[in-house]
Amino acid sequence: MSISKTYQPKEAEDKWYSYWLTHKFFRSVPDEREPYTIVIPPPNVTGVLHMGHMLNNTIQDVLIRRARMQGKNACWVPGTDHASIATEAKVVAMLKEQGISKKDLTREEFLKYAWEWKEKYGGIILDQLKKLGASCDWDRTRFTMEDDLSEAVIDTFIHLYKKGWIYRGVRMVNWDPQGKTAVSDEEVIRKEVNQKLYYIRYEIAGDQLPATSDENTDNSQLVTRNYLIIATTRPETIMADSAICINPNDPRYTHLKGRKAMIPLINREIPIIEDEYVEMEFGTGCLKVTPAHDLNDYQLGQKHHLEVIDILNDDGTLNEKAQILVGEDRFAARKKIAVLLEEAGSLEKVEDYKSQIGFSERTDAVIEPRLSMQWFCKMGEMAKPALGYVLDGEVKLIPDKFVNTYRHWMENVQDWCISRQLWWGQRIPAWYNEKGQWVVAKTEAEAKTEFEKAGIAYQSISQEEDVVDTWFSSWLWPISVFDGFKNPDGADINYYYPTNDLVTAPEILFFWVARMIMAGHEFRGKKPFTNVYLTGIVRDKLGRKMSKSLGNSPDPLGLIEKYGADGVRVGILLSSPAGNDLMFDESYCEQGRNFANKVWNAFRLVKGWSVDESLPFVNDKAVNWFSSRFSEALQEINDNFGQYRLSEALMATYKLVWDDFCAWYLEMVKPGYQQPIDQQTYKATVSFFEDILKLLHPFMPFLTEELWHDEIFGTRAEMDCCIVAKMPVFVEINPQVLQEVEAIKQVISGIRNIRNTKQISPKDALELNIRHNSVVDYPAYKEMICKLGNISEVSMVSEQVAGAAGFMVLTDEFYVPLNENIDVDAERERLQKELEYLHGFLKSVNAKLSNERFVQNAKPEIVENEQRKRADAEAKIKAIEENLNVLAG
RNA sequence: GGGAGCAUAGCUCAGCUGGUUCAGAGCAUCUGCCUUACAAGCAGAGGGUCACAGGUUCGAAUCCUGUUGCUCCCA
Repeated sequence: MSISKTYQPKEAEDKWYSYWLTHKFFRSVPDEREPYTIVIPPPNVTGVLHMGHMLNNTIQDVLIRRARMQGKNACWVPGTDHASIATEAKVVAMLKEQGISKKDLTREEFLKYAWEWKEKYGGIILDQLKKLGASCDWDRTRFTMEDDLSEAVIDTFIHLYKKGWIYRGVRMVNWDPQGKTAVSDEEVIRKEVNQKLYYIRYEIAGDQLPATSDENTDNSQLVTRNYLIIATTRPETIMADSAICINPNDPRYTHLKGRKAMIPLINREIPIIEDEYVEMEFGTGCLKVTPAHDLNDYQLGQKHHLEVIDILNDDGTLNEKAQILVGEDRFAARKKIAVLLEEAGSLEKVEDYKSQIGFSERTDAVIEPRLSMQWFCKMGEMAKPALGYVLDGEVKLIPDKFVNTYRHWMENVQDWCISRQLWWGQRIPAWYNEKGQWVVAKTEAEAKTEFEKAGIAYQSISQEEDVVDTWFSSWLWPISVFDGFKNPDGADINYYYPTNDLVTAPEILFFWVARMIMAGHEFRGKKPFTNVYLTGIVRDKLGRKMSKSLGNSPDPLGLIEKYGADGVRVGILLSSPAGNDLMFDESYCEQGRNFANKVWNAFRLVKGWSVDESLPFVNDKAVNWFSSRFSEALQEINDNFGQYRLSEALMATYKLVWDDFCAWYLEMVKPGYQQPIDQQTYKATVSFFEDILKLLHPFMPFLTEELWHDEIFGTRAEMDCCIVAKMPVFVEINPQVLQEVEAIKQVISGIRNIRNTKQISPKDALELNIRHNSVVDYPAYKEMICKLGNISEVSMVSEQVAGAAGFMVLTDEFYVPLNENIDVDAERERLQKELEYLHGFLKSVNAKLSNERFVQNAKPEIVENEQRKRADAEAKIKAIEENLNVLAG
């Protein structure tokens, strides 16, 4: 292997990814091993890799690689979803560029273009995942609109319809006038927007009101005799008004009760109704009621049996029912009607106003509440068991704070509007006769039979034009990717289902995760997965969500290019506790790259060693220590993984490698320049290194695989790869050696600190005197201390040493005699300070111990601990006082 | 308006059922070092009334109440 001074990721990444692929290491087929399964949250076929995907898929890859190395049959199923609205929009845009309008195409022609588009661009995001190192079983790649999965969707629809859980009805839906389709509540993004509040005069119809002397003179502006004023953000909808509503308790408007008002410009008469729903404080206290174009107004309209006047077309332009401004877009109409009202003298004033507006997640168009005939799926029955799985802990949400949110949603769940007015998607299996009567059936032939069974006459029948919501495919994903519908007792579904972990974003907890649990229960009688790991949102370091429009999202492939896939993986994981948003900054990737380089260089060091078999084994202490330390860290890492604390597992690994292995262990055993090393140390070190590569592999697959195949580990068989190496297992740790080396490390730090403060070069050897009171066997570590501290001579003493720089570790005293005279005053001051601190410390400990209630109430081990603290502090005080005496002497 | 959550070092975060593994980690900062594995580095150091105010307790970052500020979800 060529050993460059720094790690060069590019070559290793391409080389090993294709090696893994050709040797089928990602492939999983059912066998006798324990399965470990993850289904990918299928990215949208129109998508390109963004930072959220990077985070999400890095986590999945870490989990799946670790499971694989634990000997499980690890299966990560990749795929994409067909994203009906987004894809259809893309295809429409592409056709437009070619001068083709969707209107001029038949459904079949359009779908042909759509499939072509999918074949061409739909795989991009999956290829990008490969760059990240994702070890998906690519042979299992699925797509939500492929034949088998589509059939499952249709069968599901029919199944639920037969159960009475799917119905058709008029509802106020979220209409996307750009996509020309209904979207679900979950696909509406609310944003605060600056708007205008228009104050509009409506004449009161009929006789002039009696001229009374006003009791409410302060309100006289509003309670003018022959008109009332409403405040609205949507003046273009006044033509759709059905009523004016006032609060019956509003003293300002008692005179309006039972009267009628005239809509300005079109002079249509509408009733003035009363309802406590109207907030007296808001606007003028008079509310225009527009049932066709506002959800609340719709409900109010139902209550008061008001007329529904729909003045909008499906593209958001005004229709003939508006009478004026017909054909204008709703926003253009808003501007124009303001002018018309002004001219007519009906516009009282205009104010700035902020409010929440819904936008389509897919097209970013302003959502229009609209009444239409849609298909709905009842949620009540399915929500109950789905809630149970989570409350019982059978499905775990990580972090568990999401359980509350989940419960709240499931207890207040609304029926699911599943129809979409699109072509790209699974067409709803409903059939109509020429009278608009309908049946649900899989095929035309079956539909005819259904009609006949129902005794409904038909001449010709036609299928419903709408398709189902994409999520109506995705909720089946954990079952359908294993062909659980086509082959309910198949080997795959029986082996892999329920899956183990699902990694996804909290934003889709309800409309995807919850519904998968519903589907899992309904169709398999089992949960779809055990753990749901909810990642945070990737934000920039200013805390803003990463978005295309802000341009604050780094290009993930550019990052991989710059820092290496391993560096980026480490970078993104370092700061991503589950469920917390992560403030991403490139510097994390830099840290990741630096870490990769550290491992690389540690390897260069070991690789450069030559072995001399005649040398004695002198590093037994170091080897024993690291062996124990490794096991100790392993335990911690396993524990972190067990709790899905991936960033902490990574940090523990990072510190084990960088601090314990590189900074301490390698320095302990490293021979002098161009000196050989003894055989035993070498073997132990190479073996440690191999264990470290295994531990690192899930986080840094490429670097570790690259090093794994170096000749220092001996010759490897073709299939002997780090990706399938067995994870190290815990071995007995030796607490004594761990404790002693901890003390030795402090001694060495003490020596280095003296060098630093006294400006002594690391090259100048020093002497060390130890006056020892603790149980640490310092003489046994003489070699180690000399090597790491550049100490020429260690001697044990029984008295304080005058004229030396000193420090304490535990209760032991260390003296470094210096040639130059030490600054007695400074030294005394330092000791005085420490003494002061210790006295204060002792005082607080004594206060506790002399408190009867403490001794009585506290647990015995805590009291013991306090007693030990007292003994330690007393010993230290004694030593420092002796030292001060020596200084004085 | 309803619900949930957060506030600890300059930044990002750990601190489980109150008690030296209680004030921690990584990064950043500062001071020395090009010490032949690594300057993408080495050695050392300095940073915090644990948002604020009360309370419970022998003892509170940790439990309770209130205040302030922020975030998210739902309407």
